[in-house]
Amino acid sequence: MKGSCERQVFERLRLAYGTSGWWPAESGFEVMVGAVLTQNTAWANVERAIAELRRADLLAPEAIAAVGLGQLASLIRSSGYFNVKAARLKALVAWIHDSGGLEALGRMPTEVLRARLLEVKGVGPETADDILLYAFHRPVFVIDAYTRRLFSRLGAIRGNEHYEILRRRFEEAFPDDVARLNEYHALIVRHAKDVCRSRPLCPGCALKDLCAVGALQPG
DNA sequence: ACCCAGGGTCATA
DNA sequence: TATGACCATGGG
Repeated sequence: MKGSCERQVFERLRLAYGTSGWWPAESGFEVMVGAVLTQNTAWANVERAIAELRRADLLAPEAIAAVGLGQLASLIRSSGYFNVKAARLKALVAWIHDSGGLEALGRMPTEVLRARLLEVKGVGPETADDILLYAFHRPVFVIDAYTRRLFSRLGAIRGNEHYEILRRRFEEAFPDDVARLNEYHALIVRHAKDVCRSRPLCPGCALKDLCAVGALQPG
């Protein structure tokens, strides 16, 4: 077996799908907004909400800070949990302001920035890592439900490991490699949407032979 | 009608 | 530490 399981799957997906060019956004702040809005929500619903925010010229921290909470909630209605998410966007832009702005945040070391992100109400581990990787271009990996499901099926993990345990595994497979960590998460999401949605061993799956072998060893 | 989607918080045992 | 309730829209 050549290389770690994490590296094998990456190589297989990359050959199958090529480059994805994530995250779909026109600015770092738009990445941050999308990361909050997509929490437990289909991306198509988030796209409409972001389009509404763009139409209202609200894709800037100061603009979100200035708009009314109810107004904000109604604009992001399509993304679901709109009352919760409106409050989370408010908390996010308040945090940006209190931190001295996006430029100041961009100068912080990754571990400091991560710890500060996790203090924001509504920003958990996955949202924080989305923001670190795709808005601030830091070498972290995003563990989502797709990643757990895929690697569980491959036999490489149990699936219920703690977030930080899994994150460390992927980051150690591609240390300080922002480009590959970026592409990897994008590929996993793309693959999940493409074929292996509800069952293993789907025909045409890029990982079919890995599934057929039965299991990949952890590590 | 039911299930799920690019989670997180809070209360409870 | 680890479940459970809650948040809510839209597509399959």
